[in-house]
Amino acid sequence: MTKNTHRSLALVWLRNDLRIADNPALFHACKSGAVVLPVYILDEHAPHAPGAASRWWLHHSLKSLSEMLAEASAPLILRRGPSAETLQSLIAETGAEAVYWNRRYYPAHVEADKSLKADLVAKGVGVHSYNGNLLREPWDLQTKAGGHFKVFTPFWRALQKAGPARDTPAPTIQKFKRPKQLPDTDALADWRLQPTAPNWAKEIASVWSPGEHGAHKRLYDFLAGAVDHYTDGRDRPDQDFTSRLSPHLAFGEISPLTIWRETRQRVDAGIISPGGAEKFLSEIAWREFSCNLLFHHGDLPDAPLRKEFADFAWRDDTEGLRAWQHGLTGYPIVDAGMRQLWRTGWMHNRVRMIVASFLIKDLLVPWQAGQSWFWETLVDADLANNAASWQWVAGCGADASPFFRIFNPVTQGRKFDPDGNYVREFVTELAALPAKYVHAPWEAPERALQQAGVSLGKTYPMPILDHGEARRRALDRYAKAKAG
DNA sequence: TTTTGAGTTGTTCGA
DNA sequence: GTCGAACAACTCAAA
Repeated sequence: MTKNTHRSLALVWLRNDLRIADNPALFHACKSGAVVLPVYILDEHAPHAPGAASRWWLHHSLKSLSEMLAEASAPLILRRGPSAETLQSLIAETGAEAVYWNRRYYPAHVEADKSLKADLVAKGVGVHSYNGNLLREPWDLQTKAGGHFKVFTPFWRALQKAGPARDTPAPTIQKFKRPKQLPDTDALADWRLQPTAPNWAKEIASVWSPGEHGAHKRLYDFLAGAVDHYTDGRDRPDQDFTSRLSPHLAFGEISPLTIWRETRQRVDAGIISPGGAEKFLSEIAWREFSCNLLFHHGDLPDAPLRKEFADFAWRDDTEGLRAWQHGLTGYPIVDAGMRQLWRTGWMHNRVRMIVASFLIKDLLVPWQAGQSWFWETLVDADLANNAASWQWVAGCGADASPFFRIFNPVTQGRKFDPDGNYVREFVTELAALPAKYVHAPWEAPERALQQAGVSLGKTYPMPILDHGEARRRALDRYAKAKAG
């Protein structure tokens, strides 16, 4: 193609920031006066490329983004291949004079972006990067001693005190200057991000609306009601008091600054109560905290932060892992969670802790195996959150739950799903069982089981292990690990 | 430098 | 049924 000679051309390299609103890279590229060309590059062979559920989401998010850009008369160029090389060749093709992006924080990404920037600058291409994805970047908040925070509460206090790095969101561009000639773009369908045979994403599609509009609707709906019940309600998987913004945040369809401001504005206006709102924002801060940890510990997804766990005697239990993955452990709350994940691409936070505790401490399977499964099946899979959270449950992370804190799946079920409705929704075999027995069907009298059409070991598994014994075994191994 | 207080989300046991 | 202690000390952050 011929180069855009009249006006300089700027590429905006979109990554985990698939939005138009409050997108500093996109805004500043437009503001520079250049003709702007947004581009997304799918690098399927990069480490930590999106898992299956994320690929489904990505498809719809890109579709939504390209429609929104089209409304503002901007294209979205899609390319597939190794990120840096693909971007470089697009620059060569188009004669772009500048590239804009929002920064990433995983050390491998930081390095990649840094070396790409050096290459481009050496060729005379301008590179402009921004903070679009965090309230405060990892180097922005420090302890008084100058280090990074390793405990959440002081981090959260520092973040509250400092506030977001930017006062106002980047303005949304309503009308783009369209390049006279466009470079080739892949067809989204050719990327085959969606499952076909079988199409396992039907239920996922029925509960989620990927894209910027869906993200804002989630936020507004949440702030219009559930947020006032968030402090306690967030622990109830049978109810709907969480924001469900996680996948939207993972793909950058909404910025944390937007969430922060919209929430705070409603508190200041007296529309919502400060209690639930602060608790909600503290969860947004956990996302930042995890991102900080990953920035400072590039091996967070691979190796335990606390070194006494390096030689922990994990079990190699293929069968146990399989039962866990498929929701066939015989512990209803665990199975419900794993099936919710499989069916909807998401799991309630309380249940994530329960299933993770079960895999790590009852089955003694390494936390990395759980991390991998979540990476593949979660629509909100995020490298930092996933790694930090699995390490947190395992007791080997920063500010982690102590290892001896081992969730009892029956106690947790009865406490947080008191009527058993969450279990019944996802473990349909137990749908007719009374609340009294639904979290521990093996305790039910034979008559009750018969009436509910449950035959343990046939229609629903017997527990694959005894929690009491498993707990003692875990504590014993932990004691040995510590003794070194 | 040393001291001090604090640290997301639990469970079990025995008095 | 309820309550405190044990689980395990350790690391972090600030004064």
